[in-house]
Amino acid sequence: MAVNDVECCETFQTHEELLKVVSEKMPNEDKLYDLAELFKVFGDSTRIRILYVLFEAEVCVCDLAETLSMTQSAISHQLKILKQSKLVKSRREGKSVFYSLADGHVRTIIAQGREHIEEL
Amino acid sequence: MAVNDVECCETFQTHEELLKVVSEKMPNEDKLYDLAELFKVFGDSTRIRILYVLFEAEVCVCDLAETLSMTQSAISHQLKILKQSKLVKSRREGKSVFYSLADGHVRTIIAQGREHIEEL
DNA sequence: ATAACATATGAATAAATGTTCAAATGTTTA
DNA sequence: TAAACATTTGAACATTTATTCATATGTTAT
Repeated sequence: MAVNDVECCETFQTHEELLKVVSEKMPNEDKLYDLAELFKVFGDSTRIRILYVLFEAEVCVCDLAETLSMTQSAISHQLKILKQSKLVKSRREGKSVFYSLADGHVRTIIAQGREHIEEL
Repeated sequence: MAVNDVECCETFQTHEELLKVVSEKMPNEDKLYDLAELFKVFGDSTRIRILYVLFEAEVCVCDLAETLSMTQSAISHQLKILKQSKLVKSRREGKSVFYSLADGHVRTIIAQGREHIEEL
């Protein structure tokens, strides 16, 4: 049994190799945190509904509020989160602010999620 | 101004059309909830780290605990969540329980997430 | 400048979530 | 059967989070 091996589950397996491969491919702590933060953004049905609206059109905050039957404040708070994670972008036009999707990953990620839950 | 149009942002736009298209393409409430629940699972760095280990090998609970330097109870709780959402599957072999990825969506979804955060 | 509209923000509250600890369950070996 | 090992589970605690309410900021028209 090699020096770095660890007793575990009585299997006395060589963990050296696993630990090495995992530590090579595992993103660093900051990146893992960012990744989790990104998926947290998708982990709320209000934000997903907002994204589904933006799949169809560029809309202003009060249109979103009306379409989703929620207060303008609640929508605005969620849009801020979506914007911080670069999933949506905004553009001011007079008194209104129009929001739209920032890039294509949004569609891909949600599509993969749907595929997964529909396969069950 | 058509009957169903709504005053919003003083734009007096035809919301009929948007509402119609959105309601056609928006998943129903249950599916939206499931979708959000799925992404919530990805929204925790401990679970993402578990998935990264499972990218490399089928491992037992105490291997995971050791590799990630966490208690086996914490790992077990998270594995339960991953299993409930069908992202991982398990197999008992003697006293140990081995976990592995359940399907390919896990890799795709995480890959898309990484692409997104690395593009910024 | 003032009023009206659209959006953003901060504080507060209620609900959800991850980890720890202790104890229970399931499996193998003596 | 009893003891040892691997995993699961439930309750408790601290932290995070989504919405609401009130208010502030920014823009346009009078």
